[in-house]
Parts: sequence; structure tokens; C-alpha cells
Amino acid sequence: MLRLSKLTDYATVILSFMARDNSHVHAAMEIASATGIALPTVSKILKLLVNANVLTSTRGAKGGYALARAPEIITIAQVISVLEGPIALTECSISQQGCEQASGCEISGSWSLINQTIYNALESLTLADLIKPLRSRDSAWTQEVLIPVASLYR
Amino acid sequence: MLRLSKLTDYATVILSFMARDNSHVHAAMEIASATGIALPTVSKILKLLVNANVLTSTRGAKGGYALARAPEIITIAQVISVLEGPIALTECSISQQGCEQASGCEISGSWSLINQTIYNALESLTLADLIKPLRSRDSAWTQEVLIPVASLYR
DNA sequence: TTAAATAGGACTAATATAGTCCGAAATAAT
DNA sequence: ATTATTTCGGACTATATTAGTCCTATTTAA
Repeated sequence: MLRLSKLTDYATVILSFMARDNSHVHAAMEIASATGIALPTVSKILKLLVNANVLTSTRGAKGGYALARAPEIITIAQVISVLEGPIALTECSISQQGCEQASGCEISGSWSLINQTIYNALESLTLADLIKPLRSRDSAWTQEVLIPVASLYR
Repeated sequence: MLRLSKLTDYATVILSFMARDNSHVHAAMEIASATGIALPTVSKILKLLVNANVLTSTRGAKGGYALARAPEIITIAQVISVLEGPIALTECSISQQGCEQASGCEISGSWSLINQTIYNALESLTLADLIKPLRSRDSAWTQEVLIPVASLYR
């Protein structure tokens, strides 16, 4: 229903691995063998995450990658948008003409609402939450997630 | 970030058009010219929606398509799953071996939680909501959407 | 009998995703 | 200095998915 790309999935696995041991830098090679993801693919993802300032990198021998911030303030929404781009919903792909005839443009407003809601939910979940065992979470996610949709209209 | 296919977008436009005039059946041809979407594409989508029992069809001359239920009980989650399939999140695409090494499987639990939350949100929005003008909605969506995530753990 | 529709499915084309590879630049250790 | 290690940037290929079209059969009202 909701489809995230494999690369996004890989990214969360990689970031989770790094978050569990945030005390030193990790080389791409090390991450690849720890996660079982092929090295070139790991490299590609790490580069993307560096460019998006989710990770920092050190070049040269003994170099590697590290989290740019504490896991508690790296949100899942951030991670996803690095890999999938900021594309929120489908572009209004019907022609302007057809759109006017069907009043389709009113619907696009609804889609942005839906998207905003989902974004809010993902923004409230962090990398730290992801690495906690399921039964011992204490973030908003174990409580209730309150999405104030009405505020979008104000 | 969240990517819905074009067909899903088309489907919502088509269904919205039909919901606005639910008094008689609509031929594929009529829907195509009203929405501006090419006829073969419209046909394809309508067939999918019939198979999923979102629409009913009548064959033969004066035949056409109609909503199978009132717009108030056709949820957006239903519509999306018809077009995109029930795929909730990425399959655990790392090898079993890598997964154990990285304890990646704990993460997959988090993903299903994320997905459940999004599903709940989309399940609470109906086709009727979609065709209301933005400022005059009175469903749960204009109020607050409360997602009881904690209940998933009980 | 004919015209108007949907049904089913095969098929092609277009696009996006996944994954690989290479040469260059930086840095630590020797 | 030189070498080994490692990231950087980007090009490239292969694969998979999505979008879109088309054809033939079936159904039904006039």
C-alpha cells in the first residue's frame, strides 16, 4: 500500500547499526559485512546520507562514517526523504482541462492533507525509537500519536 | 516521500467524479471525457475497482459503472490498496544472515508499527471527505486524528 | 439483429530503481 | 615521500515496475 524503496529499507538498517555503536566511525566495508548489504550499495547510501547531513564522513585511512546528530533527533521522515526525495503525493496528472471539468483540483487539496498527516507521524519517530526493543519504548509512539489535522486549515 | 502511483491518483479523481453524481451509472467513455484521462486507462482502473468490489458494473447498452457503497463508507485505504496492492512496507530485503548480525529484524517490527499508523489514518478518511470543499469538512479529519499506537502492543 | 457497453488479458513502451564500477582526492601510517 | 586505506562524485548498466494501449469475447437494450 505504502511503498518504500529497498534503498530506504537498507538505509534504516545501516543507520540502526551505526546508532547502536555511535562511539567511533564505521568504514563502508565494515557496515557492508555487518549488515550483509553489498558494498557498492552501502557506499551509495552512505554518500547520500552524508550529502543530506544525516551522517558525517572522514576520508583517508581510518576514516569512515558517523551519525551527524544524536539518534534521538534524527527522524524517520528525514531519512525517508533523503532516499525517496521530497515527493509528497502524485502530481496532478490529469490535464488542466480535465481538471476543471471534474473539479479535480479540490481533491489535490485533500491529498496534501493526507500527506501532511503521514509526514507528521513519521516526523515524530526517531532513529532512537527504531533501535529500542518493541516493548520498552517510551516515546510518543508508545503513548498516543495525536495529529492535529484541523490546524492545517487555520 | 510517500509515493502513490499515477493510477491511484487517477482512481481518486474518477471515484470523486462518480461520488458527486451517484444517481446513475457512468460509462467509461463518459468518465474519460469528464476527467480528461485516456479511455483505455480509465477502463483499466474501472475494471480493477469492480474486481475489488468498490464499484459495480452493468454490461451492455446503457450499462456503466456505479459506486458499490455510499461514499461515506468507501475509505481511501481501500482505494489505495486496490491500485497498489496490500504491500505495507519493504520486505526485509537483507539476507537472513546479515539480519541476524545487525539485529535488523527488530527494526522490521518498527516498520510494521509505522505502517499500521499510516493505514489507520488512511482508513479514517473516506471518499465523501475527499469531495467536500476543504473548509467545510466535519469528519474526524477536521477535528483531530487520534492514532492509538500503544494499543498495538497490547 | 445491431449497437453500445463491460470483461479479460496480452502486449508494448516508458520510467524508475537497484546495483556496479571507475578514477580522483584525502589522510594516516610507514 | 610513498603507500595503503578510505571517501567522493558521477557515469553506467541491468532489472523491475508502471503506464498505457489494443484486441477479442460477452452481455444487454433497443
